[in-house]
This record gives sequence, C-alpha cells and structure tokens, in this order.
Amino acid sequence: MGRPPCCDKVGVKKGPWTPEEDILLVSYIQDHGPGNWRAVPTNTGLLRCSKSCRLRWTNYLRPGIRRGNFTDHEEKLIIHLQALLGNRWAAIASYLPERTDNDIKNYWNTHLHKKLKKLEANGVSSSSSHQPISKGQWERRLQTDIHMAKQALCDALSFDKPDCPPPELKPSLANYSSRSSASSTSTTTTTYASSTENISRLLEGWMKKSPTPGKGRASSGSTQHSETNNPGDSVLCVESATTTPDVSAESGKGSTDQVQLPMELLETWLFDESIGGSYGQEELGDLELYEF
DNA sequence: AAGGGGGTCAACCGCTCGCGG
DNA sequence: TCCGCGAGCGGTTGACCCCCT
Repeated sequence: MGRPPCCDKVGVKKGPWTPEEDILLVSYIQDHGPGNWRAVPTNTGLLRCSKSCRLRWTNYLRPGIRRGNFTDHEEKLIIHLQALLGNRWAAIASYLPERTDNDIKNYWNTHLHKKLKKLEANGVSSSSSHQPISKGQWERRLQTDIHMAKQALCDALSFDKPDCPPPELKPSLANYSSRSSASSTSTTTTTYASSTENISRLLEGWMKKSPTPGKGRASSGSTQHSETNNPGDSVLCVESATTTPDVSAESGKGSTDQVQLPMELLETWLFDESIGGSYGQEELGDLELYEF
C-alpha cells in the first residue's frame, strides 16, 4: 500500500549533492529558470528526484540566500512570528527573505526552541502554551494584518513598480560563496568551497546576462516565496530593492543596513499592532529576558 | 590521542494544497 | 464537479563536526 513514490526510486540518487550536480542544476536553471521541477532530472541528466532538485535549489543554490549566524533582529522576528504563525516556516521565511524555511526551521529547532524551553523551565510562561483566541478567528485577523503590513511596507518603501527588481546578485553571491568559508567559519570548506565559488560565478554571469528572472518566475506561477520575488508578496521585494547596484557597491555593510528598515517596520508591527492583545504581551516580556 | 556524545544542518519523506483537464 | 498530477510545506532523519572526557 502507501502512496507511490514521487519518482522512480530505482536509479535515483540520494544523499549529499556533489558540486558537479550543483553545476548541472544551476546551469539548467540558468537556461530555463526555476520551476517545472518534474522535467529537471530528465533534462539535466541528474539522477535526482524532482523534489530533491527543487529543495537543493531553494535551500542552497538559489541566489540571495544568507547562511549562518542569525542576527538578533532575525532571532526576535522568528520568535515572534513563530508565536504568531506557529510552525509555518514558509510563512515565517517570507519575512526573512534571505533565509530559507529550512534554515529557519533548523535554527528554531536547534537554538530558539531550546532557549524558550529553558526560559519556560525557569518559570517564564511559554508562548506556545496559550492560544487565547480561536484559530479561525485568529488566522483571519492575522491575514488581514499581514496584508496591511505588506501594503504599509511597500508604501513606506515607495514600491510603485509592480515588479520588484531582481535580486541583485553581487551581495547574494557574496553570501552564497562565503557560506562555505565564512559563515560556518572554517573547517567545512575544503574542496566544496571552491566548487560553490564556481557556481557563484556561474550564477553571477547568469544574472548579469538576464537581470530579469521573469523566465523563472513565470515558468511556475505557483512557486513559493523562496524562489520567486512575487511583487508585494513578501519582504523579499523590499530586500531586493534595497540591494540595488549602487547599494551593493558598498558590499556587506550596505546590505545589512538596508535590511534594517523593513525589519524594524515589521518589528514595530509585530510588537505594537497585531499581537497587541493578550497574545503578544507575554511574549514581549519573554523576549526582554533575552540578552539580545 | 582516541573515543563518545551532543549539536547542527542538509536532505528525505509523506501529507496537503492547488491547478488544469 | 471530479480527478490526477505536480509543487509546496513541515516533520524527521542521518551524516558530519566539534567538544569534552
């Protein structure tokens, strides 16, 4: 019984991706854009399941991903968003455009959840322990709030263009290529590091050639937050816009500063508005116990 | 110096959702 | 309206790495 496998298990490779596979995948996406994952294994010759390809792209190869050390801001946001949204990592990730849902999930499970548990053990009430309003009611309110917040954000940041600019690759790739060397600080680099840099260069060339990833975006209208820059759909737009070429010229410093604004706006919104009732207050109290 | 244990993170699994026929 | 398929999402696993004994 059971459901049929998503793809032929026979001959499907599993486990860690090799640099060669990464390059194959990236160059395919370079030509065709992300989406239509079903066709990727056959068209690339990769012995991987389509899901695996998608996952690899969204969680690792996709430009614009920042890895390693979460900032205090991000940490706070995650905690609050988790309190609001529950374990909807994809939704949470849409507010942290440089992070993948997998990353956030891992970070939550390995760091934050433990932290909160510790606090709980110390007698501080946990966020997950109370759900004061009914779920349906709460979700409706949340959706409205989110929608309003997005609008406010876009307004505040003057996003008059319906299309968000594509993620500027330089900062993204800097992050990407530094992932193996800088973020994890050290040891894990070795052979793969150079390979990821190769891929970075590849991607850089791609984005220079075709600055509008529209192909990719259009190719699968249903692609999720992480692979698309749906206009007004997430803070990703904000981030994208802030990392314009001029800005990116200032390298790393620029990008973190640029992200600051939407983060603060969101925080304000999170702290002040939508969780204003009994829901958020305790959380806020919890937070202040952290040494952020 | 070596072994064990815990932590971290990339990747897999399976369920759900949404779209198109 | 129903059904099938593909994509997305969240939970879980397993391999690797680091630190401690």
